[in-house]
Amino acid sequence: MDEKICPDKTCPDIEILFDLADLFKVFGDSTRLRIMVLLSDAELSVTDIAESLKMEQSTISHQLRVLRQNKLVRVRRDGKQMYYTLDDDHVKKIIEMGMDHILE
Amino acid sequence: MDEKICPDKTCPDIEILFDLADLFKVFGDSTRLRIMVLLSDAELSVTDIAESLKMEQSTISHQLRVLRQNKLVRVRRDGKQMYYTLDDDHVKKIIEMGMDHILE
DNA sequence: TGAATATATGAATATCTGTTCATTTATTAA
DNA sequence: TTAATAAATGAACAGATATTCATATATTCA
Repeated sequence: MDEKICPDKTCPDIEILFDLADLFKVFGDSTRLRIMVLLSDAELSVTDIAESLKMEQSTISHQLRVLRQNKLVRVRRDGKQMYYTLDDDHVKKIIEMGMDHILE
Repeated sequence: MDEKICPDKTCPDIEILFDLADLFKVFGDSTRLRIMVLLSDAELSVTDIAESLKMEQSTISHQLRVLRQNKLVRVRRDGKQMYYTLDDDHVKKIIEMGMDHILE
């Protein structure tokens, strides 16, 4: 796997680029982005997030599944609740990079 | 504009997050991503890109418009040809960050 | 000017995606 | 076990989006 990476880190390998597009797709939805930002400084339950964003529990749950599948969040069960957190620091950094571009 | 940025740079301001989602949406398509990677180390014409990716000129042109509108590429006319380059280093960095996440 | 080439654009379409509603699964506490 | 609460899931629908085809615009050169 390591030998596929180009020296300049912008490897044009087509399969990786498909995966990369899939990753960015996850960041390309405001609901998911808002969830990630919320989780960037707090561990929250599904209900917490839904109330905070004033959206349906089902919507949040569906989107958390997407985030989970892409390893962007981690879950921990505590009784009836599931507590979510960001998975790693890449997430924050990707968001910061995007923010930098937008704010010129 | 500057006062909207949070100290930790993951500002939860909802309007900015919509813009941010729009930006990531642009990265979330493999064709656009492949174009950006191609342009990361060369200035290329529309035809160059279309041939390199083995896709229709029209497809590339449509996607270049999206990249232009989001200030991710710059254009220069030379005779009948339009030569495209990446607009700034943020683009490369965003791609690198995503790559880092994928490659764990 | 007219032909040839490069790029851009508009309409149409097929596919994808986010949300909602209804329901199910899982856990706790009575 | 049963009722109550939290979260996940599936189907359906509406809206968004990438590609294609056909055409228009722009530039060069004869």
